[in-house]
Amino acid sequence: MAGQGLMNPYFGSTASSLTSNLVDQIERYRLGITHSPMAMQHTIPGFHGDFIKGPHLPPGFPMNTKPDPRIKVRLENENLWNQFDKFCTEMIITKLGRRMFPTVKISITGLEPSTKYFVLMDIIPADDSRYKFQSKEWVVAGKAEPHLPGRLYIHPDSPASGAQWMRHPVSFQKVKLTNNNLDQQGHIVLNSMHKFQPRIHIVAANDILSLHWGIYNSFTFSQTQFLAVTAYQNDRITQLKINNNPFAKGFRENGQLRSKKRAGGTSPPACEITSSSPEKTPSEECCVDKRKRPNSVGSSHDIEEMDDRPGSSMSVEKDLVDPDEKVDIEGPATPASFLRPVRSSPSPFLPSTRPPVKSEGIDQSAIVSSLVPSVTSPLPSTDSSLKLLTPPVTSSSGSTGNIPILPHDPGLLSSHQHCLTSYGGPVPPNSAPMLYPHIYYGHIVHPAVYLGRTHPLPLPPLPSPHSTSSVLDKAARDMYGYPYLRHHAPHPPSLLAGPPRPIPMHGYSYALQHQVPANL
DNA sequence: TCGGCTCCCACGTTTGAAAGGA
DNA sequence: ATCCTTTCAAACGTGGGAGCCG
Repeated sequence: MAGQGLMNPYFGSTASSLTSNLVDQIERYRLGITHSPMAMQHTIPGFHGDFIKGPHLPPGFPMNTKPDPRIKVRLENENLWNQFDKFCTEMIITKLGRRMFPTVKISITGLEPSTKYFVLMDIIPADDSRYKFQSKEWVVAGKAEPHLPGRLYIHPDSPASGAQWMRHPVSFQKVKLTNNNLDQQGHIVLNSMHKFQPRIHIVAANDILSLHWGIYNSFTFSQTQFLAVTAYQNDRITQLKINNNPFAKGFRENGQLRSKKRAGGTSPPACEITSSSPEKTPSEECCVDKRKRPNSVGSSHDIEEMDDRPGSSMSVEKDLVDPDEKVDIEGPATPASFLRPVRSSPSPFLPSTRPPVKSEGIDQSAIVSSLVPSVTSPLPSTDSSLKLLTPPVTSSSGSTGNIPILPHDPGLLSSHQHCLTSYGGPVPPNSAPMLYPHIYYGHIVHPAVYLGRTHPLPLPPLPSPHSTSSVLDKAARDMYGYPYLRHHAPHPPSLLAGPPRPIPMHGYSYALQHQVPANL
């Protein structure tokens, strides 16, 4: 086992201090110190991810900030999802975290082969309601509980080149769902008896820090909506899970002997919903020789067939050609490799290189620790490689300070303002409108709107280098609120006027992945 | 009383280490 | 000495059921 210092801070098994520092850095940028990524919504009405040009992309928006319309995403196990969706999919959430089944498994096309991408997933509320299972069906039982700030699950193989992402289907089977608000494992926190919608984001970014000014190509698949439950309500869903999830094999025909034993022979009948053309289950797909491991001879072929089995991940690491690519994929990347500049030619969809930022003197540990409690120590000032990749330091007045509060590119600024004004009214001059941009349905909105205030927050004065902490504290309060829970925001009128898409967006936090990627 | 939640159980799957063979 | 295969056990993931709690 490599020492802690060699573990990839996001994909390794431990949360090292460097991990914390990275998360700290990320949170700083996310909190509005630099502008947020633009997110464009790709709705998936059918088979393929369909790019839809949002009305929120103003004319004159800089070319390199547009999502890449060539990127397509296909839901690989769509048939399985459809089977579940027919009966309203339920996902168990537990205190310690439970995997999703079915898992979100996608194939991606249209990426730049040599460009590095992050593939991310988050789960957002599908609507504003709480549900109950009554008379064998789900009915609305009231208004939704407040949703905690979401967590962004970074696929453990990120970042990888476009060629690698496109080589194999990408599976999010390691994602775990929990109802534990205090979860420190990086699992996605959901409310029970609420409906949720997973989303996939593809971001061209060389490193984790670049994520925050990368362009988010976002995709949703309507059939992947599910209800979070602590115990299955619908027997049909239970049977589908048992029949299709290899881990639940013990509850199939043979395994039900146990149920008979326990229940005195009153075992339920075998699956009554088996599809007429049931999708090949993962266990069936790999039943030839389950003991054959991916690193055995002929593994690349096996992996492809076994990719849907539990425990396997995207298998791009198995047939790498370019040794340089191997660094980022095959082993747990070292922090140095994680942060180092990448030699590959810049993509037209990658943002321009940005000058370094000085982050000394910003005490944000309290802010970050509310999201990632393991964050404790400040970034080592000797880490010059990190500085190379940090975002610009630019204030609205054009002076350089400790905190970049406005986009470096004037074109970006006007675009962001355009987005903001469409919700919160005109941005007063001499204000800091870009301090806390957020994404909402693929729009960037002012946090005042996000937090449900009818008017924008009283805008803070332009932060000076001396008022750094207070501004950041305010950003954290505005974003997450103290106490932690707060009521949901009503949807902005401009959103309600559009096509129905009742998916409230929330601020991101970042999930620390404690699991080592499979097959490593 | 009841719905929701947590904990524990038995069972199947996955995974990595060790042993053995080519 | 190296590589590959096989074996084995621990860890992990699963749904069910009992019991607790508000």
